[in-house]
Amino acid sequence: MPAIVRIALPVPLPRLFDYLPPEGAVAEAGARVLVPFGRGKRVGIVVAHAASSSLPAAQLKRVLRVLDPFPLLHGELLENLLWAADYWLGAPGDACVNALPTALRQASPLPELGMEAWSLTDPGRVALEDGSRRGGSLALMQALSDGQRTADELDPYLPRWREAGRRLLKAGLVSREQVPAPASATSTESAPTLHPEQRQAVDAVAGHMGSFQPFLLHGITGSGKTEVYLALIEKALAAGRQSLLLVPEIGLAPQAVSRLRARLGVAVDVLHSNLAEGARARAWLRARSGEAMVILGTRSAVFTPLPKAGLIVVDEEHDSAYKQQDGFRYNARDLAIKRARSLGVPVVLGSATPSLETLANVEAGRYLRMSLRERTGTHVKPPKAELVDVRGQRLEQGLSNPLLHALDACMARGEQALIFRNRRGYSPVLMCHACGWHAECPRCEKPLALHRGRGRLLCHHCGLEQRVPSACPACDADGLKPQGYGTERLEEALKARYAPFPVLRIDRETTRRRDAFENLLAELEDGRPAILVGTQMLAKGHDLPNLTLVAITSIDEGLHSLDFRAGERLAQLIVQVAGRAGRAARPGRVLLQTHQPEHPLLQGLLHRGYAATCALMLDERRALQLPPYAYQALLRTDARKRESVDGFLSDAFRALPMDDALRTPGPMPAPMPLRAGRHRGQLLLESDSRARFHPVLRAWREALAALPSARRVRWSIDVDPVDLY
DNA sequence: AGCACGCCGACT
DNA sequence: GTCGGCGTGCTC
Repeated sequence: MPAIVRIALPVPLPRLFDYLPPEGAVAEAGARVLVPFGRGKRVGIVVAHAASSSLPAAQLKRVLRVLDPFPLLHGELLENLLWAADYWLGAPGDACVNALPTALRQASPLPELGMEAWSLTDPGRVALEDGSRRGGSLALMQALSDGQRTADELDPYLPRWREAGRRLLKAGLVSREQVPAPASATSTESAPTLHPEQRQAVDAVAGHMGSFQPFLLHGITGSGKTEVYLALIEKALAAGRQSLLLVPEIGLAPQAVSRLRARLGVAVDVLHSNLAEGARARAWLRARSGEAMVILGTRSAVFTPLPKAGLIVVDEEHDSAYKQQDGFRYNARDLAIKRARSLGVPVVLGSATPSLETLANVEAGRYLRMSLRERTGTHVKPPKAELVDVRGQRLEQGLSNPLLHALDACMARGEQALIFRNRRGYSPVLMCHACGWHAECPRCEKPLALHRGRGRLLCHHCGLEQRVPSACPACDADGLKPQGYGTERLEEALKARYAPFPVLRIDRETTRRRDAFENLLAELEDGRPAILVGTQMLAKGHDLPNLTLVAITSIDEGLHSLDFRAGERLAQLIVQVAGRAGRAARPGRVLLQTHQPEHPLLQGLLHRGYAATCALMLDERRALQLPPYAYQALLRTDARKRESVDGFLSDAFRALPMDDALRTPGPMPAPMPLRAGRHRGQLLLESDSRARFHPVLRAWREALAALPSARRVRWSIDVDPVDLY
């Protein structure tokens, strides 16, 4: 037994903690252990063994016990967690905590992996015959009368059976046991014939099964990327290998799961943060045991153990949801690639609008590109976007005449339309017509948005809520007027103009309940004429075959943002949105309202397409020494007092090591200098050399932690930030 | 991050 | 006279 075990603990400190090994047990690397920490106890992960500690022996405590019969985070996963903590300048303990489902972060025993099954006991049978029970109890007993039923089987038929179950269990009339989960389901759907491009893509990846190779699957919307994933997952299954499929958000998961389940004939395990904790832990452990063969999940599913890995797929790889924006700021797409390398499996990055990072990797020959240019199931070409020049035009509720005419025609044809507006609420500003006063958030110094339905003023930056004043608080006049148009106001205007056609609003407000999004869209599946109004939320997901008109009310915000990625994002939004229209046999139209129809980005996108526009943007990035041709890290900081932020940032600037590969514009205010009552500032670093950047950053972090001014602020370093906010 | 300790304002 | 505000320091 080694003298010292080194343990990662759930604290945001970039170091490990040394302990004496447990009495009479072996603490293997990757095992969960319970240790004394501070004045309490914590669950930690054994990371390494060492012969000695740099601490005096008297300060070392002993591991209390090893929690599991086998190490949960073993081998490749543990190694890559430590690599990730190092790369994104996180804490090893934070990384390990992120990897484990919350239910496994506590010192409780592992949950049972089987399925819960209920049956009637002999006394139960007697009681049923006596007819001594009524209501829910009777219903449950009847359901169990012809044999054992699993919880999954009972759920859909007896919505509130668990109450009865608890009662009857206590009375000894029913019993509960664990039965092994069925090894396989049967597929109910057969694979469609792949078209030649899909076939080629499948063959290309299949040729690399069993070895590391990243692929970009660049397929326009509707070109059948999912069929390629399915065919590849089938190949992995046939070889007895696991597949991990990452999707950017939970909203996309349900459709994907039902499709996978129908097709693959194996259990598909789902891992995302909205899942009940027990279920999440079970899915994770089934992957750990190699029982779960297909795992689908969002960002954090990149930490799934894959003892029999065969394939990793990252769908919509350009989506910034793969970057965690707080705490441990890892990027799931990049970690997926790192894991694929360690596991020796191919990794497929799919998108209709690949990120510039990925395109640069293709250009450099590191990733292989596969293209799907044809839409399946239709001969209609994807719609071309059209610019609507709104300069000098009279707008009605922010909508131009050409747009309204297109809407009229769309409704007249009995089809569906979708209008994007990236402003929630009724109006972004509430202003006094008499004196010019406008409602402002005291904690952010930004205008408050009017939400008329809720009768409140809302700050979209910090969530502050206020009553709507009846008269101007500054001049007492009766002239408060909403300025500008949010989704709520557009909905109202469109309802007035297009009644009785239904107008559905899709934004954070209308989709707050869990299934609201699904339910709203389900209303449109029959294809009856309707107008959808909403925010970015609408850019992806559902196919609405009768949707033939898509409009973005203003794309100008994306054209003059300070963020160097704004152009890339706008191009992605436009192409994704265009993909919503005309997915069936009818042709679609895409209208973009703008004050800058001559803008080179728009002209490039419309006339030469996404790939060519990206090539231009990449040239620009290269010329300006920006990512992906340079590397960035952002020191973010905030504090109650402005002086604390300024003081810390100038100390941090002075603490920068000398390195001629390092560039920085120096301390600057954050794009929102005040948010939720806290002053914010930042310091951006760039380097041309990844290899030289990291040692510098690590040393700098040490230096920052030692600064007295660091204790008066909250600070964090974001490696490869995806937005500079 | 938690969780202690420690030293200055508005309340029974 | 106290309860409690969050600044400061530590966790093997």
